[in-house]
Amino acid sequence: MAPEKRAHILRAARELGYRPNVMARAVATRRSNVVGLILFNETNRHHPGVLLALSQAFSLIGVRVMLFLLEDVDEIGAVIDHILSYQLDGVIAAAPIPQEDLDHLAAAQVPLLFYNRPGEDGVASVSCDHYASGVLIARHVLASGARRIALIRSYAEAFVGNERMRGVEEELARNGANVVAEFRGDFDYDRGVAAVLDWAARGIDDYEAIIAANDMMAIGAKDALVHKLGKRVPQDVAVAGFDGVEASRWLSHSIASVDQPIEHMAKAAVDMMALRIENQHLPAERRLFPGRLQHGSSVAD
Amino acid sequence: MAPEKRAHILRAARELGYRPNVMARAVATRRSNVVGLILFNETNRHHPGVLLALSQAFSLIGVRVMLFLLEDVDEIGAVIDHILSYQLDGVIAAAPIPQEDLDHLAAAQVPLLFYNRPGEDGVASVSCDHYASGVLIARHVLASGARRIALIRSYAEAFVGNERMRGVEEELARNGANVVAEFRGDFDYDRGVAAVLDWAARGIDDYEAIIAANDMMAIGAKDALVHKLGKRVPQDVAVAGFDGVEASRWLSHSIASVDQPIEHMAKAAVDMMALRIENQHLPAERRLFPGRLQHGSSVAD
DNA sequence: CTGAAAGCGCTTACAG
DNA sequence: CTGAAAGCGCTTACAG
Repeated sequence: MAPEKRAHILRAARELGYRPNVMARAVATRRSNVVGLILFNETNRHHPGVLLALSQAFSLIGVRVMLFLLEDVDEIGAVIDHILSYQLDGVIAAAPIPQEDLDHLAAAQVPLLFYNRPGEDGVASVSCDHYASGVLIARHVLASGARRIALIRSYAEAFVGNERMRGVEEELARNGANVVAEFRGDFDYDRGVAAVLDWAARGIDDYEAIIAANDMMAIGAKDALVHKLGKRVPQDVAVAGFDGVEASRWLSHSIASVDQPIEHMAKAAVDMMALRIENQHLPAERRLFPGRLQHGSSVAD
Repeated sequence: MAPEKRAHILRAARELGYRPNVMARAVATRRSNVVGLILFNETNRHHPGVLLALSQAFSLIGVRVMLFLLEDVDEIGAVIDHILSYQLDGVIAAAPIPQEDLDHLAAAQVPLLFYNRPGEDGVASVSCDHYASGVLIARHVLASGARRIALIRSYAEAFVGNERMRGVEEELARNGANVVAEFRGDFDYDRGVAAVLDWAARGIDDYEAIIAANDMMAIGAKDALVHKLGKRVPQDVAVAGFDGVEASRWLSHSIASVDQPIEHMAKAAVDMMALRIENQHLPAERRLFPGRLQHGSSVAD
């Protein structure tokens, strides 16, 4: 049938309520036009923009997103099983995938792309350069004059948090600054508060700046400093975080931070995925995007 | 084949990398085990818990969620088209659906459930009782002694915001309190700030309390009061909002608010949807959940 | 260009 | 209980 004739008929049929069955098309063509997105719930809470940017960018090329929201790492196996069963065209994972499941995906020829997890070997990825962001914020804090630094880390398995803190620590060391206190958090506000209270309880009060693995903990720390210890920020203690979340730009919480270029990253992820769906054998390229320093009154300029 | 034998074989096959093709099953059984979720991006930003609660509750009954994230109302038609094409088992809409599209869904026998939109006629829904929540917060503010009230509304089409404010206004009127200032916001922090600055610019400064259509605007208003006008909250002005967002419980922002019982609502939505997928002809029941008052230092107890 | 057949990977009656 | 056939709604190669 001539293309325009076909289009005309489809349009007419559509008026009458007919829609071609995409599922049937999917089994016929072995192409579902759906990709899976594996995301920790925590990631979505702290970066709601990621889901939006990805789903919009995919939507532009006619691809839908099936969302797999994880509470815990141990759900990943089951999720991969689902993905394999749904014959999705590809998977974007903002979570670690066990080797066994990587093998399953590879065997099923499902292209995989890591988001903010550049470390995994042999798998394509798009990420923010978290190490460089750590260096950036450390330099900014050092420029304000602080030399005695307290760190609020994320938990040990958090790749992004670890990279950020590795960048921070190495830059501090290169400049002869000292880490005088440390605390392990979980990216939540409460743990930022807990860090400051913990140090206070242990008599540690000689830090000139706090660098937290993300903004939420930085804000918690700042709130504890101000509202619990009666300190001034940044005069007594400077505070810095990562992500440039909305609250870090409020009148009440101007936090120095490093922002991720989420839209560019999402665009890159969608482009890469689209290419990989067409051609399974592309090299495992890794695209790294620099973070952007966001000034804030929590660190003196 | 005997069930246990079948299970055994499937397990063995699975080891070798075989997974039954769910899409093929979907076309054969005309049941995809996927429901569509139509959500405004704004809703997800302000209530990330909704997406999580729904996707988890569905996951427990083996149903996956295909997410349709909207930036704008005018995308709904296209989204409904997609949903019809994917032969989804049902749709949960936290957005208004034009009558025409309601008809299309009905013609295709796709069960529909509104989330936080109880008003639509003839369609099942689960919602928080926003009107009652408005009454609740108004009563709380009145109890603190305030009688001259300023309101920060949402935009005119926002159902939830309108219901909240309707409850607020009627309860204020019943108690002889006056609305001395109004501002139309959009649920964002910035508009809360803008409201207070706008009133100040126009010389309006005799309000004793601000009630905003959500917490973000309430926090913005409070920040503007404190950081721009040098007022004290709640001594000079009380501030209240809705949703009980995380930031409303920070040390820096203890905001009186009314919380939605999201987990219960999600559970109810999933139950209702599951029943309606089995039986198309259930009555258009509407389930209403009461909000919960959250105290905060922004309104004196 | 057109139309009928075969095939995608499953399920579901139905005959044996 | 078992196995082969028909069917779900599409696409794709193939004969006319």
